[in-house]
Amino acid sequence: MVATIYDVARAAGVSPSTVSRSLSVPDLVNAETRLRVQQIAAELGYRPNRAARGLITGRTGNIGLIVTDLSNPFFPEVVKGVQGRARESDYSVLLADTGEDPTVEVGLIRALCKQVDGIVLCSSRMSETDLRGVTGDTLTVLLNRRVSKVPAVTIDNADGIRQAVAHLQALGHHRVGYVAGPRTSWSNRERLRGLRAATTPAGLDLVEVGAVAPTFAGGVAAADLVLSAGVTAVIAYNDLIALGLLNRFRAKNVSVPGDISVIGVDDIMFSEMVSPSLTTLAQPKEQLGRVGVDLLLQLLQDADPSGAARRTVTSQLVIRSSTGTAPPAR
Amino acid sequence: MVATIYDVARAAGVSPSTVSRSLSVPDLVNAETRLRVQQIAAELGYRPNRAARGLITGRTGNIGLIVTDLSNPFFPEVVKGVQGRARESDYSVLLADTGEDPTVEVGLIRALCKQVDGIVLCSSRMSETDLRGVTGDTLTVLLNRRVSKVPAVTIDNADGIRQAVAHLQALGHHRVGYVAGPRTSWSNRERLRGLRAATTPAGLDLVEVGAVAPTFAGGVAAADLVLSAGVTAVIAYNDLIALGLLNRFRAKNVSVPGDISVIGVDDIMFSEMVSPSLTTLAQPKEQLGRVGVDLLLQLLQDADPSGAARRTVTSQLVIRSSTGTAPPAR
DNA sequence: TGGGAGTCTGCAATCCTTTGCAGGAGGTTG
DNA sequence: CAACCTCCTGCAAAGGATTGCAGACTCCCA
Repeated sequence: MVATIYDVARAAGVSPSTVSRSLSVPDLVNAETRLRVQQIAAELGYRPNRAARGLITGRTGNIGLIVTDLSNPFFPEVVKGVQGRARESDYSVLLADTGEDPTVEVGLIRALCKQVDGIVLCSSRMSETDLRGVTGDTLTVLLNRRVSKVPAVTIDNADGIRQAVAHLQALGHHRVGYVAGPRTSWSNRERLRGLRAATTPAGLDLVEVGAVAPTFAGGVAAADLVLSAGVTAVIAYNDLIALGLLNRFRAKNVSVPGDISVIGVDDIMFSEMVSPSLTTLAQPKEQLGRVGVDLLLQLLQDADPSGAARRTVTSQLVIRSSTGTAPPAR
Repeated sequence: MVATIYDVARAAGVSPSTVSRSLSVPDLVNAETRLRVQQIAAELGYRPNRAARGLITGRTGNIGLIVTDLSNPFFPEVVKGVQGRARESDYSVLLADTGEDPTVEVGLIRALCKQVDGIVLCSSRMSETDLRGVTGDTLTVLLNRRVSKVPAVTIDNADGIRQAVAHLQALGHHRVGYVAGPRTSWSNRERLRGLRAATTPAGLDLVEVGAVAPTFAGGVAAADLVLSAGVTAVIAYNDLIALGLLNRFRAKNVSVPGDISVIGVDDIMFSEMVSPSLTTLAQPKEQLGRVGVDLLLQLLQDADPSGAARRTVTSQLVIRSSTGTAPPAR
């Protein structure tokens, strides 16, 4: 059997309380005693039983992480960030994947919330009502989404989009397309908003191309729509879609960036592996996860932060080979 | 406060024991009583406290999942499988990523083992000694690795490699290269072994190209070595490396498959997105995860299975555009 | 010398479930 | 009618850690 606090107590000739205190509130016990206890605990390989501790403290030492789709290379990076930061503070991460389905998302949260101290919810696709329901129950930090009164860390979409549009404008483009992602995605709405804010004053035309799945196949499907929209540049909701566009353009012998420039969002690993390599708005994926946990842990300490806490991280345009000067008007 | 078993008991006019039994061993209680209890429990939104239950049963309801590197698209798929199967049986998944470092792997396992009922260890890079140390402590299922006396699910590498070699042979190749992955990888050793077993009797020459990191950069780095090895076809440890090769070949104007054929292993999403699309040995990634959990759960039931349990899943060659007939000898 | 402050330590209750054991009710059998 | 069995339910004891409270001891000062 594994060593308990009683075993350590017996071996050290003290009471269990003293052992407990030596390990979790060291200041309260005499230095000499504490040292002896700690050493014996180490010798016996004592590790506190989390269940027992959790029973009394009400803390589990776990945080829940819910992502929409692990197959999208964006999310594993966020997971890494979350996981790394959590471990630094001795928290464990319970991971769940919703497969882009808001219904399972609700179910997963319900299932998870009893076993965690808080939840990090990444790119949630839930309705605001549902969201508010669960955030009332359990301390939740939103990633890539903003809802009033709920703690969140978001990426400065407006600023990123501005960089992208400025780049295109500098290259002489006048009419740019936007391939929209899921309507339920907050980021999608924000990017669209940023796009309008950036194009209108600059006198650029903006053409929105119907919502598609945020996947490679979605991009392939959107490619022909983009071509028929008569744009010289296109910004995709994410890199996966952009990669789909690139693939289909090549198949149709549409030159990139000769005939059309393409910009993605995320900067997933593969964006620099394809050819032409993809110009993209790099999102600080791992940082997003880290900051999310940071915020969560902080909120876990200060009982109530008197209102929602907010963090913002910034993205940066990475210019590669999929963007170039606008083709001369025919 | 959240409802406990006592609240339900009081509301239903029975003892806590009856409530507990109504929910977890329904057969032991009168149908009528059971129904009433269950209904009231539902009304009160009662959810058993896992910590309390775990304290007495010794079970946590969690399983630990340790992967080497989430950034490699192979692993998220495995994670999905594990996660999906676990949830079906009402288990949660604690995820950790080692970053290909055996040292942190040991640490993570130590940290995790107290909080889980069992561990799924995917593509472990630990030494056999270390491995044996941890598997003694905690029920562990290995994925992509085999060590005597330890439950494991593996992919039939020999068979897969045979398919790949047969394909190359049919295309007229006589001298094939193998870009090796991490020396600490069991899969790497197995693939090399399978390669020797498949090439020798067929009279093919096999050239091993030094071990590289199982990443895109690793592949880029290996490309020139491959070219200088004078082979007409190359099999890479995994798709990431193969993609690296492809990238570097293109940069050097080496035609694929005109000058050299390339085969990867894994069939990650991007293998069909590049051009030429990659011929690859498709691994049943998600299934690997599912079967791993299956096995773990089963072992968790039957106290001791009187020896190590084994499962094998099979891979299949997917032929795309990166392989073709061997170039005529010069 | 007495009293107060300060420092440690131990007792015992508590967190919430599960489960072995025993007992009550009702029915069956010899 | 007694003995016994079955079926269901409740009592009470874990399980391992944390923590409020109180006691013991030392030390200092008046």
